[in-house]
Amino acid sequence: MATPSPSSSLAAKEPASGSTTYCRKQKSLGLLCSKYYTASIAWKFFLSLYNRDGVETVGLDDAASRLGVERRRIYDIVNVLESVGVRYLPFCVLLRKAKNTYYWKGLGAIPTALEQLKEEGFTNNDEPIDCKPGKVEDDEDEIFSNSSVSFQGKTDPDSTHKSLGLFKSDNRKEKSLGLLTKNFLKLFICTPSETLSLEDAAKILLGDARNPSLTRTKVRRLYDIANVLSSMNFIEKIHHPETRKPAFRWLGMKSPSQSQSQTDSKRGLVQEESKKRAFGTDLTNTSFKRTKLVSDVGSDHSLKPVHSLDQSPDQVGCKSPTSLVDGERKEGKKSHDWESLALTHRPQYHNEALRDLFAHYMDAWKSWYSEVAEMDQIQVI
DNA sequence: CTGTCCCGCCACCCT
DNA sequence: AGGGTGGCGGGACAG
Repeated sequence: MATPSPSSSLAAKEPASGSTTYCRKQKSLGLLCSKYYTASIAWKFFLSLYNRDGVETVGLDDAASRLGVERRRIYDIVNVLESVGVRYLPFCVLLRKAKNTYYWKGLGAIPTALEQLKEEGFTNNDEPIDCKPGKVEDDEDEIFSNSSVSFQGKTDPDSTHKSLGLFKSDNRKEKSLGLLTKNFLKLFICTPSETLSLEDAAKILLGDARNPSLTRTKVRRLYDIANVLSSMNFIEKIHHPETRKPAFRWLGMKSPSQSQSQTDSKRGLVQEESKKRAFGTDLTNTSFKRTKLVSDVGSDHSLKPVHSLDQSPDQVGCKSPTSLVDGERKEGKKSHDWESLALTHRPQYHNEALRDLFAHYMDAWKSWYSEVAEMDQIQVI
């Protein structure tokens, strides 16, 4: 498999030196920066590392060390990716091979998997398309309801929960991030509502809209999932024009150029420009309190970007990878000259690790973009 | 105050 | 029994 160069690997996160009790203020700037590369974006580097020709397996320890995140975070990524798709051949993205090891099957199975999920949602029939060879899970045993009542635009969480035949969540296994991902996808695929707030989604998925504590926990998990799905272009963050409440809108497997061409203004939807802890922005916009706290202790200037600490990347014409790619996507430019784009907009990080990181991020996007474009062509045919 | 999500404890599961 | 998995919720931080 393609092996990233050592310099491209993120430094493995280390515990606070000489301290048994956790204290963020004692973290070095370097450690703090690496912290920002955790769960919400780790999957992107995961893709950049593994979504390549010739990659057949994924080792959890290997992934954790290369991404510079804890093993625990890799489980989250794996669980979501494993469920975006069907956990048996050939409709899977990731398939457990053995302890610590997964088969990497690629993103090509996603359209089929979504179709099947849609079918399940409408028929409440979770019988897999093909559950014979390679089947490793028994999801069909976990069907919450076999009611044949199809979704009819209900907004009541309980009835929506039942009508979609969502997987029940009674025991540990059934509360998995994977099943939650599937059910979350179902909500978008099988209901008329194009947008959905995570709180509403949590209530529906819980089937119990009256427990604030459970809902809050479920919302936390949905954030984990939504981060992955939105970055994969399945959904996008928006704000409701009236309530300003955050929500997510389903994009499906649209190509980058298609995803934004829809009439946002007609719908009155306000697309969210993610500013929080986003790759590139958080790293370079070091005006955050967290960073200031640390820089007070003793800043490592080699990690600073060229621009002012109090300026966001965009303010100084230094687009984050996210805003760069999103911007191009919004303009519907399908034929990217990635190399020139990268040269033109590349942030001028002083820190070599950050440059490498950016390069990896661009690679991941190239790969993902071309894959989506290919699938589009296939669908057109 | 709400929204977001980092973080790691620890229960459960599998070998 | 011991290590791998991953549910879970406290709490930090941004807006």
